[in-house]
Formats: sequence, structure tokens, C-alpha cells
Amino acid sequence: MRLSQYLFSTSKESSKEAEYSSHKLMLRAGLIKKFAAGIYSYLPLGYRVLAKISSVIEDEMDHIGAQRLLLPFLQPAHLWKKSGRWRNYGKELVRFQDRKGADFALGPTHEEIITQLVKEEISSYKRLPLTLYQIQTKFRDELRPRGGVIRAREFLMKDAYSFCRNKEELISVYQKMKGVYERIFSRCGLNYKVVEADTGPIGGKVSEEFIALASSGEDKIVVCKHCGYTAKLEKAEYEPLEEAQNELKAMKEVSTPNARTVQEVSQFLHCRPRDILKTIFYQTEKGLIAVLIRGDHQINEAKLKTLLKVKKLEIAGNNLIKEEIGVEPGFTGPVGLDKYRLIADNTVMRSQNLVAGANRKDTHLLNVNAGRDFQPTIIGDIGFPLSGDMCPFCKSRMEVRRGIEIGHLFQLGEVYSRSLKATFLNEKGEEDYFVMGCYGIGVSRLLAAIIEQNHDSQGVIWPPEITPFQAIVIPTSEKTLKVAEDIYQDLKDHGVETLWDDRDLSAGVKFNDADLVGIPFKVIVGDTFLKEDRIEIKTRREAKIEKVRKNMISQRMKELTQDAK
RNA sequence: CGGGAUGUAGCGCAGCCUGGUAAGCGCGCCUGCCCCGGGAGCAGGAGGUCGUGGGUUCAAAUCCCACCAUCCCGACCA
Repeated sequence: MRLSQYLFSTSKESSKEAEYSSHKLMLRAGLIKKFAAGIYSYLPLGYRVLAKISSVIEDEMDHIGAQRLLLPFLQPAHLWKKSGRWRNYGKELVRFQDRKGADFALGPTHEEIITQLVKEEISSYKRLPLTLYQIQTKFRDELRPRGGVIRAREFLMKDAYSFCRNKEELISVYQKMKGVYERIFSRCGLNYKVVEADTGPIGGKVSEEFIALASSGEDKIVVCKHCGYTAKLEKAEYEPLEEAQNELKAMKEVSTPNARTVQEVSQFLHCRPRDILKTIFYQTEKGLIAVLIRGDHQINEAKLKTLLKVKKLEIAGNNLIKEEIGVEPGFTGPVGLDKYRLIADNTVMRSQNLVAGANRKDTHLLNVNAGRDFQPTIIGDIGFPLSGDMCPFCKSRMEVRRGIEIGHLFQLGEVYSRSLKATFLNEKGEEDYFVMGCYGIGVSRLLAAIIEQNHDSQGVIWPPEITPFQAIVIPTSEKTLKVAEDIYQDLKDHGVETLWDDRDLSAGVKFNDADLVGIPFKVIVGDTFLKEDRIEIKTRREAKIEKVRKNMISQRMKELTQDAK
């Protein structure tokens, strides 16, 4: 492709809208263009990467016999009404009516459609297991799109669905799919972790996420470097760091005027946040409870709900607390609160001589100790881990990392086949519900994740399998333009995906653009050619230069691109 | 949906406080010359409903009100 004729523009500055380096680089390199919040066009260069990723996906999915198809983006509402999600999905599901007044939705996911399709097509166990997938635009009217294509409203997704005879077959397909995902993400040049995850509104029981490590990611995970344990923060088990055993000191009242928050109290008393005991009140259907956790940790309400076996769990309002306890939040503590259920986090039990509210205005207690000064009703893990907390399995210190969710696996079971009455006949001639799994990859989001992990101060560094072009031929002046064209033709003829920078610009501009866009090999036709009759090949990632004779270029480039893969 | 911020040329910004001088700068774009190994130089040029609507005023990019859009934090989220 001649660059002068390619829809291609780079800029030195990125829009002020971009916060993440991947977003900035995608805009600067001219991969995408925004039209509304979370709505993007993929320009030719960006689209080439999407196409490359798609073909890696297709290649790997093919290995396990998954079949590609294309389902409608516009979905009739009646299937959604049957599954119950017409009401339950929330405002992310865009609903509208056609000219006849029939309800439709823009597809945010395709369980209903595919289940209906398979229900109509498959009636015998002999045709199972069956795995189908598509790569298609999804629309979710997100509350807050962010990070460019990291969380867009319209985005490209690969979604696969498996239909099995029974649970065992589902588990076997699921495991194969997990292997496929691992190979896809590795080929895309990604550093990722597999973590246990919640199933959310999709439903089902078992679920794992693939998280690409990135400081700009929205998801937090804990990683144990020692034994490899990884989990989403909200699901993570952990043990608080063991404190040195201190002698229990006598409890003592101190005046703490206007010091309410953990930060204020720790500053006022010159202690660490972890020396403070937080008391948070929740209203439940079983009455008001007090939840106790160490000052440096946060309460995980999902864990708390499970531990208490309650449905309703709401932070108690200031007025209610004042009425019940007789003091405003900030000065509450567990001592003397025996008539309420006291739920203590493990962190509280592992610490001695904590600072807690005295249930009196502007007053705290020093040296409060669980077991001696108050008796917790229930003790358990109800917090989020912090970096430095211990792995539940090997007791090593764990780290909290951020990442971008790039893939998600679900064992759905019979959730959709039951609601849509999708059955097949088993060996005994009886009707069974399909046992389903579904498996997603955020294809457009992968672009951002890959760039997050593969860039430097100059720009993007594309991994070899998904680079939009493998090489760019750069003549450094008019004198070498013709030779450059010959080389470009030669490379093209030999199947090397090549750009030819025929623009009338200074060499520096061309080098910088090539680096910004991240082309793995620059083929430079300049002084070295004029003086030494050699062409330079310079690599993007390592900036290594080798000099090659003109007639050897295509052969050498073929070798280099093969090696890179 | 709560908190914070921003809307002036394709992009990045100044002007606004203190209304009138003035629609201005840099990048990019077009023409010509000159350059050509890491974002050159000179000369000329095109490009604007100052987010939208209303109000105040002799006069509004500038002051006031409402709305819209966008971004960030949070909540939310296959």
C-alpha cells in the first residue's frame, strides 16, 4: 500500500479526552475515530488489526471444531421476554419498536437467539456436542463508557456457545475452550491471568475470566507469585498479615474532637490506619448489625451477605445510627454494644490494642481487644484483600494488580435451555435440556489491551501475529524513491504485507510515524544504499539494524517475519 | 445516577476575571521555492453558527439562566 494514498493520519498530540496510553496511541496513530461516547470507527489500519485478531481466533476455534456463523444484531423481543431478560437486563439493553410496533432489542449478547436456533435445528443427542460462534458487533448502552475501546457501547465481540448432552460433556468442552483462549491470547502477545469470576446477569455457576495485566485496567485481581493463586478482588480469599503478638494493654479513653474518619483519627492519634477498628452499621431484614473491620481494609458486601445469609444489606443512615446508638457515625465502636449482632472480620481478630469509637461524641478508646472487651457474634472473611495480605493456600504475600477483562468463560448449564424449552432426545428417547456454556472475547477491547502491554515512548509495538503490516519501506529522499518502489513491489510479490512511505516528507517524520504506528520492520533506503549499496532493516522493538543487499531483501524479510512468529 | 471538570478551525490551546480594540497562536491542510537519516526553513493561502437556546445590554466568545455533549472519580457492569 502506498502511504500517500492510504487513509492514514498521525498526530503529535492526542485528544485531551484520552487518559490511558492505549487510547492516546490509538488516536495518535489513527487507528480509531470517535463519533459519540463509546462509539468508534475503526480506520483501515485499526481494522487490519481487528481482522488479524479475528483470523487468529478463527484458526484456534477451528482446532476444536467450533463452527462460525452470524446471528442477527437486531433481535426480536419475544425471546428476551421468554428468558426473562427483557425485564431484568436493565437499561444497557437498547429496546425499540419497528414500524409495526413490534418490540426489538440491539443484541448485547446472543444466548436467546442461539438457543432458539439450536432448539429448532437439533433434536438428537447424536449431533452433540455442538459449538457455534460468531464475531459480531454488540451494543450495550453502558452508563459510563471509558478508556476508548476498553469500555465502548458498540464493540466487536467473539461469542461462542456450546450445547452438550450433560454436565461431563460441558466440562470437557469448557476445558478445551480454556486451552483455545490461552493460545489465542498468547498469539496476540498478551500477558494475562485466569481468575475465578462471578457469573453476573449471564447466569450459570462456574465462570472464569481472562485478565490482561495493565495498570489502567478497571478490574482488580490478587496474584500470589509463590503458588500462582489468582482471583478477582471481590472473590479473593486471603489471610490478613499476622501481627506480632503484643501484650494486651489496659483500655483507655481519649478525647478526639472532630476526628471521625480512619484518616482523621490516625492523624490525630499518630497511629496507622491498621491500628484502628472501623465499625459500620448495616440494616438487614434480621435487624441492625455492626460490622467490624480493621481500618486499612474495606468491607466486601457480597461476602458479608453470604456469611450472614441475608437478602437485604444496606448501610444504615446517620440518623438511624444516632437514634439507636446515641452518637453519630465516626465515634461508634463495639465496646458495650452487646445487644447488637457484632460481625467481626478476621483482620480484627488478628490485631491487638486497636483504636475504636467510644460511642460518645469526640471520644475514642485505646487498646480495644476482641474477646476481652467485646464478644463478636460472628467471625469471618468479609473484606477485600490488600497487597501484602497472605495467600490462603501457601501463606505467601499476595499482590493486588489491575487488569483488563479480555475473555470470559461460563458454564451456563440449563438456564437458557429451560427458559426457552430447548431440548433434544437422549439415547433412551427421553427429552433432555441442552447443557450450555458460553465463551466471550472482547475483540475490539483486545486492541487496547495489546497496546497497553506493547508500547514504548515512541508508540505502539505490534506483536508479529497481529500487526497491520509487517514492513514499511522508507525512502529517505527523492533519490531513493524509485529503488524503494522496486523493493516494495518485490516484498509484496513475495507475500510480505508492506507499506511504502512515498510521501514527500523528511526522513525523520517517516521514521517517527512508522514507530508510532508500530510496524515491526522498517526497510530503509537511504544513505546506506547510496554509499554502500545496502538496504537497512531496522526492528521496531529492539531497534536492531542489519544491512542487506537489495536482491536479498525479500528473502531476508520472509525469514525475519517467519522467525518473529 | 452522585461528585469533579471541560466545550473557541481537523487536533492542542490563548482570549472570558474587567463586555466594545481582536477571532488569535501552535500543529495539521493547500500553493510555490528550498530541503531530505529521527517530527527543517521561507513566502503566500484556505478553514470559525466561539456547544445549543434564552436573558441582560446601545453592544456578548466574555455577564446571568436553562439545556445538550464530552471526559475523570465513584456506583454499576458477560
